[in-house]
Amino acid sequence: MAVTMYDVAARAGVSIKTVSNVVNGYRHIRPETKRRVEDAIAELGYKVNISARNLRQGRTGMIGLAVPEISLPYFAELADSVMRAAEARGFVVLIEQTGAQRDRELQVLASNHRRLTDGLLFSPLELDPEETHLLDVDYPLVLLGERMFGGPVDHVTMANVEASRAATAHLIERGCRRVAVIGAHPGETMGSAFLRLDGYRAALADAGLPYDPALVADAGLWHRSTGAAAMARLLDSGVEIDGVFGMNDALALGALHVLHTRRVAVPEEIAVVGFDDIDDARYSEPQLTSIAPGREQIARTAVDMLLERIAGVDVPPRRVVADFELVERESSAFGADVLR
Amino acid sequence: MAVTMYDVAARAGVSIKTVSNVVNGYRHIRPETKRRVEDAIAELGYKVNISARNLRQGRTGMIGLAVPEISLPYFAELADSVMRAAEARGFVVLIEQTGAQRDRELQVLASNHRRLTDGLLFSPLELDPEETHLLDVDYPLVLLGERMFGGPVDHVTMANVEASRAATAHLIERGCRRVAVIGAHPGETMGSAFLRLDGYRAALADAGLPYDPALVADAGLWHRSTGAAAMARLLDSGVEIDGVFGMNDALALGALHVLHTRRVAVPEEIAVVGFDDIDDARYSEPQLTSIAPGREQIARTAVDMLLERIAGVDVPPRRVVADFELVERESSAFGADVLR
DNA sequence: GGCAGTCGTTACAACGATGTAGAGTGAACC
DNA sequence: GGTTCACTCTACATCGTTGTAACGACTGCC
Repeated sequence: MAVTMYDVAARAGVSIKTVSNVVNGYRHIRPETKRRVEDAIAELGYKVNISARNLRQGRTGMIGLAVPEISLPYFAELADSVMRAAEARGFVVLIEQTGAQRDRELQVLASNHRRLTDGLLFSPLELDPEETHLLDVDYPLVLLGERMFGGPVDHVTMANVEASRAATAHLIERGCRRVAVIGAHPGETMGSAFLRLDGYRAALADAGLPYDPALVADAGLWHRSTGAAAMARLLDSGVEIDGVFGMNDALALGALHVLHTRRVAVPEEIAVVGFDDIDDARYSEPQLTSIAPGREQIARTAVDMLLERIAGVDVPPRRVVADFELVERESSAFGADVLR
Repeated sequence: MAVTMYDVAARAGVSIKTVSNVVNGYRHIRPETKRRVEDAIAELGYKVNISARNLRQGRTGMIGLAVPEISLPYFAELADSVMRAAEARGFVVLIEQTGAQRDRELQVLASNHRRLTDGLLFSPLELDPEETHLLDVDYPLVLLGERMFGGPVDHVTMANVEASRAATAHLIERGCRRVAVIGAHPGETMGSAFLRLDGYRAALADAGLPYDPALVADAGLWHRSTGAAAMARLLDSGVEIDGVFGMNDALALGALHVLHTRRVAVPEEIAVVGFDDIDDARYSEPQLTSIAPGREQIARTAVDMLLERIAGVDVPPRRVVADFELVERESSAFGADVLR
């Protein structure tokens, strides 16, 4: 059937180990021998059997990336960054979706695919922050995102609290006094929702503004639709609002949609800030001010950490917080410079 | 190091082949034996070594999916659908990005990863329609998208011409007489851009309307930004326009953005229709009328075809055209029902 | 000229699973 | 009562590669 090293070796008149050596770039080979082997490889169209190599080496050259949903823009862009970073280091990425379902997250951790990958980048949404024992696995693991940061594993995270604080402070500096926030997960004491709410409250406190629960809108899934629904609820409640902090861009874009529909001027009547700086933020109407959470840096750092673990580096669990940046656009601009 | 079948066999007091039989659900095993093996597996935490199984069986249980860019919404949603379809059939998907670069597309076809997957779903953008010989590969291959449909392989495609015709006809029915189209690739004689332009022209002809090249806007990459730029060019050109057909939703959404900025009423002054029905189409302002191209059906069909090829089905190349649907929303509605 | 060290190559075992062939039971059949 | 058959299990070879050990040839050095 398929061409193997034996075929190449026979054709080139050398041993299979020499073929292997050529394929793997072993130094000490006579140029003449190398040429003969390479010719034979080309003539026969030989390709290394990766399964055999994997078995022999005990590695697969693949890493897993488990995210809630690949079609959520943030995770699509994260996956993109991770794939590029991994590829640059000679690794392939196997993407898995958890659908933000607890049982699927558990499955991902224990699945057979773990024997197929050398390690896992895992962005959990539903696992309980206290279940850190679940993360005590026998393969290299690096966490992404905000949950369970007390766990026994490496963790790459964004500066949720600080960035939310900066986003909220930005609105306050622009003159907002009644800043609503969309995306809260009531009852949680960890995770992005909790942390971003924390940053929001900190900014209010910094400015000496009161915290008003009526300005906090829940949203389980962080989609445009839930953001739109939350914004509608806020408006219908009659509470006074002059600024909105969306815990992610999808929520904020959903909110923008409702504000537009209801003929509320943005940013004049209500200014809006999002979080994630997805590509769409540049193309909304008005363009959305957002927090760029350092996605490239997160991807690179996480891949590097994972590959270090795979290589056997044995140091205590590390935690990296990526740099963020507030990207100011129209949705929070004030005055004559609002529209070009 | 890792637990192998030998360890399990020793513990259960059976041969490794019996362990293998239990793991693989072989029928003729005494319940007592089966229990002992399963207990041993549980106690030792044994997991099958997939690399070894792959080597022995000559299959990997993985299929490749090569798309231009995972962060383009259409492809993110397609990847989602493909992963679900594959998973339901016991396969894992390995995603690769070509970045819509010709050399990367060639690479994907010849890459070592092909020995890692049992087959490939390939959505080419840049390969020349005449280079069908490039697709004469020695592994199962199913094409997605519109290019190279004369090739020697299975192909799953959307009804580009018919759907574009329907989209354009929809605008004409709504009263448009000067329908612009955004996304053309001048010089091409195949591919989505060519086909969708074809459908556009067919609809004009059906309605007895003239084809005016001044209404055709080129856009290499189908992004929001290029759609916005093309719309701006159309408006600046001074040509009369009362309808816009965006060859995909990103282009149409970019166009909407510009129309909004320029204070052009949609749909009253210019009606807009997109193509792909991505999630965002529901959340734009106004909501975007679009063509739903049958993504789920495409994913399911393509995966099924590929798995058939992998299983060895030997029939002539097949071509499947998915069903489409026009989803009417605000951007092409007329009259009092425009806004809720 | 002898010794050490490098170079180029080879033979062989090993990675961990599964396919094949067949051995040993016991039940069913004529 | 012997033959057949189904059942249960085992021994062994095998998938295609790479790591290890080792061998002969050559170089450089004293």
